[in-house]
Amino acid sequence: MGRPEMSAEDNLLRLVEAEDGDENNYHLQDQVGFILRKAHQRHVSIFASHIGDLTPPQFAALAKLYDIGETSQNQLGTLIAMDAATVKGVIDRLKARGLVEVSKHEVDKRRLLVNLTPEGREAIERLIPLARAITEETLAPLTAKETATFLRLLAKLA
Amino acid sequence: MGRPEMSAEDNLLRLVEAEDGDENNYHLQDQVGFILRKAHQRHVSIFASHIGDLTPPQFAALAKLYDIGETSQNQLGTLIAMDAATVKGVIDRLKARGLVEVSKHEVDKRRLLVNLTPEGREAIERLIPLARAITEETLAPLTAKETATFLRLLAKLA
DNA sequence: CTGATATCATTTGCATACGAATGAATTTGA
DNA sequence: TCAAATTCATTCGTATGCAAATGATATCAG
Repeated sequence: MGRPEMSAEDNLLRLVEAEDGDENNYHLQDQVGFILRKAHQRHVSIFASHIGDLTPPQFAALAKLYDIGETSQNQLGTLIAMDAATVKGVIDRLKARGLVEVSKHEVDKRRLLVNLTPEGREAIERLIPLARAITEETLAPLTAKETATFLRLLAKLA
Repeated sequence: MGRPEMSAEDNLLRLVEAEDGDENNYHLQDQVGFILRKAHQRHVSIFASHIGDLTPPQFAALAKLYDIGETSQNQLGTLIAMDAATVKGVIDRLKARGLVEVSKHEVDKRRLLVNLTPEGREAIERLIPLARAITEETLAPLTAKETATFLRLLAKLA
């Protein structure tokens, strides 16, 4: 019995049984984008379980203002990786809660300066220890060595 | 700067602590959550540059349906990591474009079955090669060895 | 000096993403 | 068996996230 070519059944069997190589099948769950999205989801969930009254983007805005002090809304957006439309919404909500205040730039009238209020400063100082715990819990599945490797490689992709 | 002014004592404290790895300063840009968010943003941007008429979640839904065939909306959501409210919106939009069709489960009347249309099947078969290119471009900053390490560690976090 | 360009902020529209509440249908368990 | 619990889907509200268009202001080039 010769085997001049693979039958349709053989092809099906090969696809079903293949465990490595398997270059003809597309597995969503192995794609970096899909896993990245899930890892991000998990982190946001951990964040919410520790800090329920602030979102990660809101926290990022407060933390950066605490770090660098007053800056323009646009510059803040650049520093925390948000486009102009997104950062406006985040600042509007922080402003409504009295955690930041805005003022017009005296010289360049296009700019909107943003800064922490005393309440905002108090909030971020209180939350930073929780943020450390969030980072720790997010990275808990990795050993210390794996964490260092992971952060190094992740930074290369970001 | 965290404070409007800094005393000599504060500066001394900072210098002493700096020798110990600066553990009292919180740097947003070093936090895993922030970098994860940026890496995800970059991936979505790469995705959009290759596949302009479909979002990553929409692609995920089509790819999973192509992989497993007809399933319930809820089960599909579980497989592609979307809650019920989110998956409904995604399926509604794919349905409006004729890429999927829905039907009622004959036995369990709560379930909404979702399946690819011929157009949907054609679309996902056409797009999968592009998705491979997206994955490749996303991982381009890493060597092959780094990619393997990164995906292994990322999967542990997801 | 002035027209072209660039920057900053806002607005609109669309698409995730998720908590919470609701209703319909099914399954469980005493 | 039948009331309680669970599951599936939908809806509502809130919050990113980004593209595109717009208006105000600032900068640049000739």
